[in-house]
Amino acid sequence: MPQSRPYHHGDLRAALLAGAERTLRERGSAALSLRELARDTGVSHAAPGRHFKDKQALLDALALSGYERLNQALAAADLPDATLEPRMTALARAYVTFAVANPELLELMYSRKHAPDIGTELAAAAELSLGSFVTLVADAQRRGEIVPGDPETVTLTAAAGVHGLAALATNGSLRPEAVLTGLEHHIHLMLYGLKPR
Amino acid sequence: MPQSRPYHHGDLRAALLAGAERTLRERGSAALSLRELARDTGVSHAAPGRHFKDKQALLDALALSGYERLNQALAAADLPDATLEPRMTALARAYVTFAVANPELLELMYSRKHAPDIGTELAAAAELSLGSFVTLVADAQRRGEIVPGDPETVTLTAAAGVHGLAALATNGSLRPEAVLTGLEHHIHLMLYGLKPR
DNA sequence: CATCATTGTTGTCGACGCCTACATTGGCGT
DNA sequence: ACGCCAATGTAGGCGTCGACAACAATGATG
Repeated sequence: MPQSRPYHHGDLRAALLAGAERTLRERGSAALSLRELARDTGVSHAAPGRHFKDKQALLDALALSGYERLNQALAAADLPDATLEPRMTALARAYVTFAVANPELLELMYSRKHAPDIGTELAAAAELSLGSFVTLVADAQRRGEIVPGDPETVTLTAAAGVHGLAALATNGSLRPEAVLTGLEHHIHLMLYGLKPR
Repeated sequence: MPQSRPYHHGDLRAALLAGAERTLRERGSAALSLRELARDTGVSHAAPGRHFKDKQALLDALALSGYERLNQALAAADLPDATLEPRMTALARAYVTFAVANPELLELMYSRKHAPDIGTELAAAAELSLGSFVTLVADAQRRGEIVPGDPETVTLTAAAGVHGLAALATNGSLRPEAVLTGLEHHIHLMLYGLKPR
C-alpha cells in the first residue's frame, strides 16, 4: 500500500512546516535537515526548494508562525477589563506557558539570525506580542494603577521580567512547573517591587 | 614569509577557541565550520579533532569560557559594601554590557543544546553567575533593604528582570544604548515596583 | 484544446563533520 | 644518551548536506 502519491502533493508547504516543527521540537533547530525533511514528507530532496528558497527561509517561516500562535495565545488570555495584577498575571502565564511548551521554537523566534527582508515581517509580529503588554500598561496608567511615565519604558521593565522568567524556565536554570506555580508571587514582586513598603 | 610553522602548533586549542569566537561574533554560531576554522588557523582539517571531540564540544568550550568571563565581569563590578540599589545597578550594568558586547556568545551560553556531561560543568558556571545576585539579595535581606522570603524566589525575580533586559537589548527589540542609559530607571522600577507608592 | 506557470524529480557540485590510518614530535624512564 | 610512547598533527575517504540546473508532470487559463 505504498499508494503512490499524486504528482502534486496538495499542500506540501504546510506539510513541510509541520514536519519541520516536529523535528525542531524533538531535536532542535540545528538538527533540521531539508533533505531529511523531504524524505520524511515523501517528496524528493529538492521539492522543499519550491516553497522555501533556502533553509533560512524555512526557519523564518517557522518563527513567523510561532509569533502568530504566541500572539493568538496572548490575545486569548488577555483580560481587558481586569485590574492590573490579575491581568498581568494572566498575560504572563500565557507567555510562560507558551515558552515552556515550545522552548526550541521560542529560541528560534528570538534568535538573531533572520534575513533582513523577512526581518521586517518578523519584527512586526514580535512588536505585536509586546503590544499586549503595552496596552495593558497604558490602560493601567489611565486608571492610575501604575506609575506614570513613558509607557514604553514601563512596559519594557514588565516585559523584560516576564521574558526573563520564561527564559530561565526554558533553559534549565529553573524547573518550569516551579515558575508556573510561583507566577503569582513573581508578578506580585514585580508590581510591588523588591523594597519593603 | 609563509614561515612554515613547526609541526606542533604550541597552543592550538587556544588558537582554535580564539578563531571560533571571532567567527561566532562576526557570523554567528551556525556559520562556524571546523574545516574553515582549521584552514584559518593554518592546520589540517582534522587537527581540531585532537582538541575537541566534535563540533558541539567546541561550542561547549566556547560557552564555558563565556561564563568564566561573565562571572569575572560580575565579580569585578560588584560593590559588596554598597546598598541595594547602587549594587544592583552595578551588577545589572555589567551583565547587560557583557550581553551587548557578546550577543552571539550569550545566545550560545543560553542555548539549550549541550552535552549532558559538560552540562554539569556549564550548569555550575551558570549558577555562579546567578550567585552574584543571590548574595546581593541575601545581603540586602540581612539589612532589611528588601522584602523577606525565600531568597531564591526573590533573586529569581531580579535575575529574570536583568536577563530579560539583556535579551531585549541583544535581539534587536531595543536599542542597546537605550537599555544601558535607561538602566538606572529600570532598576529603580524593579526595586520599587510598578505600583505607585 | 493548446499553452504555460507551478510544482515536483533527477542529477550534480562543493563543503562539511567525522572516522581511520599514518607521520612527526617531544618528554620520560632507564 | 637513547629508545619508547603518548600527544599532536596530517592525509584520505565516507556519507550527508544545501544549493543549483535541467527536465517532467500537472492543471489552470485562454
